[in-house]
Amino acid sequence: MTEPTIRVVLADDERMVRTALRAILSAEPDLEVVGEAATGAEAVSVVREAAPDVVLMDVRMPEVDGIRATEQILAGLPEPPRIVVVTTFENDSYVYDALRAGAAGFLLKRADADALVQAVRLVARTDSLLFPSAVRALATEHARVHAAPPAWVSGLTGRESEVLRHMAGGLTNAEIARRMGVGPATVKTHVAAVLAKTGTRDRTQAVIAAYEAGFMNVR
Amino acid sequence: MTEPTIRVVLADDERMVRTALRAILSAEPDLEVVGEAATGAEAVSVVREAAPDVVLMDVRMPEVDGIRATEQILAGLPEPPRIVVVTTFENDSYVYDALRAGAAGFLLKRADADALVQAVRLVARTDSLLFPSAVRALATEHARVHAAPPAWVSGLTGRESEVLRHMAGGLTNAEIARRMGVGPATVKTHVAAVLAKTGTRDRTQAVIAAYEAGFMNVR
DNA sequence: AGGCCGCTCCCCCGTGCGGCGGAGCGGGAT
DNA sequence: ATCCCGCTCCGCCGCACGGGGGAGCGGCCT
Repeated sequence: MTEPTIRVVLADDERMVRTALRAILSAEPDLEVVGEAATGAEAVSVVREAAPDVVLMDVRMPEVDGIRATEQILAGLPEPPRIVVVTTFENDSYVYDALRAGAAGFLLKRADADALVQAVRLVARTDSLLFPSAVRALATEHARVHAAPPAWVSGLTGRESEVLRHMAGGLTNAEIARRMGVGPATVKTHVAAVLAKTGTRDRTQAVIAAYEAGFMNVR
Repeated sequence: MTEPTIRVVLADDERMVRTALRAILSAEPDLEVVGEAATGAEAVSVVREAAPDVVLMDVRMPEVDGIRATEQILAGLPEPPRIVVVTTFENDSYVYDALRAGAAGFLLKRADADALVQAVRLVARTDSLLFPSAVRALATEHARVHAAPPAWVSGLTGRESEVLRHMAGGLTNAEIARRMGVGPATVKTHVAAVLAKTGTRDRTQAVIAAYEAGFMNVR
């Protein structure tokens, strides 16, 4: 099984990291590091020239971060390389952004040399371990569901949030009053405040806003 | 770099597939097929005895399908193997179920031998290419968002669905009437029908029901 | 020919809701 | 000591809403 050489570009703002990665990958006869970049912008141009098969892309980089660089590379080239995004921590929210941007894989820096090499080989040859398409669909959806909450969310007082939650539970003002142990007039006041702060005109629109804002997904 | 042998179990109801997989994997010195199973139930017991590092699990199998077998294996063993779910088609909805069940990877049957071998090696050594945790979170969320729609959805007439959609857009009856080019009385009739069919008492609850049912995610 | 159903529209009635303005109270900040 | 703010309530008003009726029309099925 004679394989063609896999051409790799490294994008990381730390020279030491690049050196380490180069050392690891160069030890493999079938892998060749054909370029390095220290910024996202640099990565885009280096990739354009070197036409690699795989890019190891750090998320945190000056000028243009790894996510945007990934987007630009995938958008700008007819046959873009497979991009593996590299980061330090697992619970990084960049994960989702990276996948949505079209990254083929996601690698931890604490991964050992062996895993790294095999990940590169794998993404270079196939897209069938965890379809990017499927993962991207999931990530897109995640973004839709967990969209950035509007400003009004933080503007609500404790009581107002409580009332809004009950409104979104389908309760009438009287029911909310009973549940909260206050008078109906008080609830009306809170409702009015919620409508004002959410910029809505009636409880239905307020509930819609709550859902759209992901207000109901919290906690 | 002397590696310990990677122990693999094959679970597929077609003998030919198992044979083919065995042939491919056995050609690699660092891989060893230590068991085969033709059903999901068999897979669970074989895995329990053979204690493999990796399981290649077909989704469609008699008795217990690959998804449930995956769940049972992961739930029942203190140090479960990494499970790669194998299927034929990409747009298979099993993808999400498999990931939610805790599969470490997802492989297409049309993947070539090389990709297969490397996928096995990769999942055996690391979990850092596309964290299962991240992917599982996404899959779980996907399931939550795309939950099975209630029966009433199919019971709504075309006009009623239209009205509900407008209700969930925050419109009043009069506005809906204008947008639909009908009289307000007609809208009221449709609204009444929607409330009856959704089992809700006012438009707010109906809108909530629409959101909860994923009615707003369709198209 | 008759029946069912979806769509259209009508009237009446009670009420939950939202807008408006006002008020008292306690706590934290300045 | 003063002010602001969150929470608690009050009355009044107009209206959109929802419930309960009924009715005509066209299409589909039998």
